[in-house]
Amino acid sequence: MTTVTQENPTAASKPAVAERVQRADARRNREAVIAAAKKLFADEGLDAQMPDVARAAKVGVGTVYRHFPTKDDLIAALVADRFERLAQKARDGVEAADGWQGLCDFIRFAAQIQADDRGLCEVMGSRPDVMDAAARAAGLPELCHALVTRAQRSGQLRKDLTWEDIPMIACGLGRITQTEVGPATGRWPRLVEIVLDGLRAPGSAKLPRCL
Amino acid sequence: MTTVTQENPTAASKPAVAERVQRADARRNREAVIAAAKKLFADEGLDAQMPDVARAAKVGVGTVYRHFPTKDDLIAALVADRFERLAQKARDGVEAADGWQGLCDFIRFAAQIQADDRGLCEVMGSRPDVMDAAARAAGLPELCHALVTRAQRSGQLRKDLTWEDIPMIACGLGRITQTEVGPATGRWPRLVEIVLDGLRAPGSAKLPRCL
DNA sequence: ACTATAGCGGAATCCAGATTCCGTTTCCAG
DNA sequence: CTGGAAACGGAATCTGGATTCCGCTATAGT
Repeated sequence: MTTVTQENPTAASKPAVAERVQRADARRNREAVIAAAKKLFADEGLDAQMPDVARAAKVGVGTVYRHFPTKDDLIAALVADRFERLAQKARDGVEAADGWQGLCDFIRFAAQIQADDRGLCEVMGSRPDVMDAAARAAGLPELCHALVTRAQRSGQLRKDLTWEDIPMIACGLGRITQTEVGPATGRWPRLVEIVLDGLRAPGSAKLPRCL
Repeated sequence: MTTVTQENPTAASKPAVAERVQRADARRNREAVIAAAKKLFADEGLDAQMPDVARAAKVGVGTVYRHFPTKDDLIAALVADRFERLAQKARDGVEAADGWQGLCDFIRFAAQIQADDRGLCEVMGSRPDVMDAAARAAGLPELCHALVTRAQRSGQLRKDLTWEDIPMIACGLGRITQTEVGPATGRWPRLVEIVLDGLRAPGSAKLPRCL
């Protein structure tokens, strides 16, 4: 959670635990900014402009900056949110009755979530650091590991796949969801299914060793 | 018309029509710029800076701009070159003894060429227009069509694949070659093979209809 | 209701890069 | 060997955006 303002506003107001009680309008504005940013970045990608975010939130630029010191901070907050959603889906998958289905659904979801958010997609593609941090924070590595293990145990996932392949696949799929090149437009769901087919056991090709 | 400066290269050198015969040093510099740009954009991606290109080419910024009025023009020239190479590979594939292998090799090549050139990769990912134009100019649509048809005739490629899926796949694969996210780093060749496996006939999943 | 402040708005500032301009240098036809 | 056009170099300019600043306004404790 990218900090908000600081601590001890008026310091020891008076009761006792009355820590960081944000002023009502401040909290309201912060929400407005997040909501506006979420939409703008999803629609226009990472180079949506701060002044536009402010306008969309019916707020002054200064306000945006008081809540998020930097454009990157704002983006990070948004990304964290998306990854949380992603992690939730992963948890669902791990608990699914059918391990293979759980994995498939997760992968489809990862593609879809990127198809719906150009900003997220761009972060995935060009900000390894941000993305990596967010993924780790959401506990995705462990979750992916669990998904893979279960799917393999069910016998439907090729044995030579490792959990590290999952984030890689998710990234790769994210790209095409945004690709609007003439003939390729709108057919990303097909690639998703092709990949899933390629993941089925036993896998006719031997995956190249790695690392 | 992002055209370059072409026309009548050496054509009609001396007699009457001696149109625009470029001065020797001019031609030399142009080559230097192209070479420098090729390397810089490949290494640093699309936001390599023009002044740096100039420096790398041992030339002044002005010179770069005389040859390429715009950064975009320079990029377009570079992209055209790469697509030419790609088209060549596609032709090889069409003539390969084994249709399936021809297709596989082409796809592997497409991934590799992007792995080696960050700039190209970024164009693929964020400049549909530029890329589309270049692809069309290189005759890739037809070539992809031929590749798919031959591979299917050989019986090894799933029947529900269409040529439009090829550029899409190439784009998708391009992305991961650049992804340096912790766990996913350096394992892109694995995704390539997974996809190829997914392309094998008969394809257990039914690809979603499209358009 | 009153005042000390947290918060606000948004014009002004800063910056990084692309692109322009023009005096100087180099090529080459005569 | 010369003159003039073609090319050069690179400092100066322009531009689009992020970020800062500061006087003003609304909130909340008394």
